[in-house]
Amino acid sequence: MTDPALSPDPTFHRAAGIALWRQIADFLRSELRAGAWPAGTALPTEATFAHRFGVNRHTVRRAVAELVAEGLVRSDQGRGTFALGERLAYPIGRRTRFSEIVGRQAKAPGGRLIASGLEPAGGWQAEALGVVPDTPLLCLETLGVADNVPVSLARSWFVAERFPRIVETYTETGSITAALSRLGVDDYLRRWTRIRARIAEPAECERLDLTAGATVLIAEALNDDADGTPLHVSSTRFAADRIEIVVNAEA
Amino acid sequence: MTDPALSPDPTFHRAAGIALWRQIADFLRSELRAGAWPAGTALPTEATFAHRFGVNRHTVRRAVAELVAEGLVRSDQGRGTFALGERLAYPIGRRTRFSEIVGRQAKAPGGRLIASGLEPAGGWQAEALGVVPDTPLLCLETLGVADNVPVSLARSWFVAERFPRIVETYTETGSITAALSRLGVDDYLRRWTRIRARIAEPAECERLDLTAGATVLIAEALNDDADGTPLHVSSTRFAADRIEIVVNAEA
DNA sequence: TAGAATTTGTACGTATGTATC
DNA sequence: CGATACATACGTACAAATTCT
Repeated sequence: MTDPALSPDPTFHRAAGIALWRQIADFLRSELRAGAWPAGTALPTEATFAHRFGVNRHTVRRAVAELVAEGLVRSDQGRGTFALGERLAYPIGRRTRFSEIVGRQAKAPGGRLIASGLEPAGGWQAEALGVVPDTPLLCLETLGVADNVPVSLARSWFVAERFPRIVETYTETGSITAALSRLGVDDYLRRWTRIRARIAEPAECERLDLTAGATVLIAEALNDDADGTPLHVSSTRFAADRIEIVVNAEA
Repeated sequence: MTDPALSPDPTFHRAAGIALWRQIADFLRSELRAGAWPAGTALPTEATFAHRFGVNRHTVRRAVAELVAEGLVRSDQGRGTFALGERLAYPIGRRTRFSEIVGRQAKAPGGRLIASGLEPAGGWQAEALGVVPDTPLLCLETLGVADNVPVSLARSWFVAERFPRIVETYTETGSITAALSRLGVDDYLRRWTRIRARIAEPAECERLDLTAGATVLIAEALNDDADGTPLHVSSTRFAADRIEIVVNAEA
């Protein structure tokens, strides 16, 4: 029943205007960095911490929520709270393709179609694709998986008139690159990528198997063909505690 | 005293296994997107929402915390909760420089030295700079400001032996580019950038004027000179609700 | 300028729900 | 099925920051 914390249990008081939960979060963060709980191992329970630190369980919960949000730990209802490890690299360049990317670091990368549909181009999609607003677009929502862990949730939009069979072709091939290739597009390049970050919405948490409060990196991108004609736009949400985006200079 | 919500107050019940606070967050998110509260305007108080929705104030707080984390609103103790607006673009390319960047969209960009010191190269800094671990590095911590709003908090590391006077020169010029230029480096290029995201730590919240629970985008980068010799590495934290990173392809 | 009112932040307590072991 | 552990939701009280009087 001894636990692997490196330091003796400290006591916390509301001193110097620092909230108790912050002091506790700071303490746990430094313990995690010092290796008190290696990746994958379980931290003591909330109740245990509450007792050892002499605070209410809610105060511990607030501190743990902070660490979840920082991507250091993950909480699973009914199981416990677990330390997380390093992130996978997701390189972005002119020739970014999901399948080739994660494939070098993880086994069994793959895409799964979650939903698809026809929707009118709105706002930035129309502008990026160079079509008038409300032009019919085919939208594919796909889940990227590496080593059986979901890492990305992407929405891709194509001009329906140009790629009327993109959904069926994606379903058959399981890859945007392969689908486009079969539809006569041998090569495409990424024109630009916009990267944002925010906390995951509930629907994203479910798909990406994230706990509430986790962060998503959002990459919106425009891809065009060799002639510079816009091909498709996409908005990909990554689990920020599993992925980092890498931008390499290309000579 | 009428408020500008577009929809009538809904009532929430713990149905279909969806937590009350999630339903409330979903509702407020859609109202925000529909323009119920334009950027800069105040939302009704927590107590008001609690009364109107027929729930406890803490339940409203949990929902609002979610929106804060998503970068949609910001809460200020003693003042209220305010809707946020669009993000500034921060382009990344071979020739990324802070001063030129924000300058095109916002007035009065500038850098301020917050701290500096000598520290041994550790881990990724040593690897990136191509020096042995524990090589003495000079570290500058700087705050990037646009329109009097802090947008970035950067740490830059230089090999101390090569740039012994980088701190003084930065203090005089207020810019890394200008300081390097005065030290004989006319040009430098960005070799790579790694982008992560997580919730801001307390110290970052204070510097970047963020509320607890806000998200930071973290860009770690290596810059080298025309010969390909590593010049300096940096780790920049951006307020994710004020900035988006843009990666443009360069022909 | 002092103080009251307002509004968000912290911390506690209690009870119950839900998922896992 | 029971025990464990995290999740939700209520209540209460006070602290801290801001704004109004």
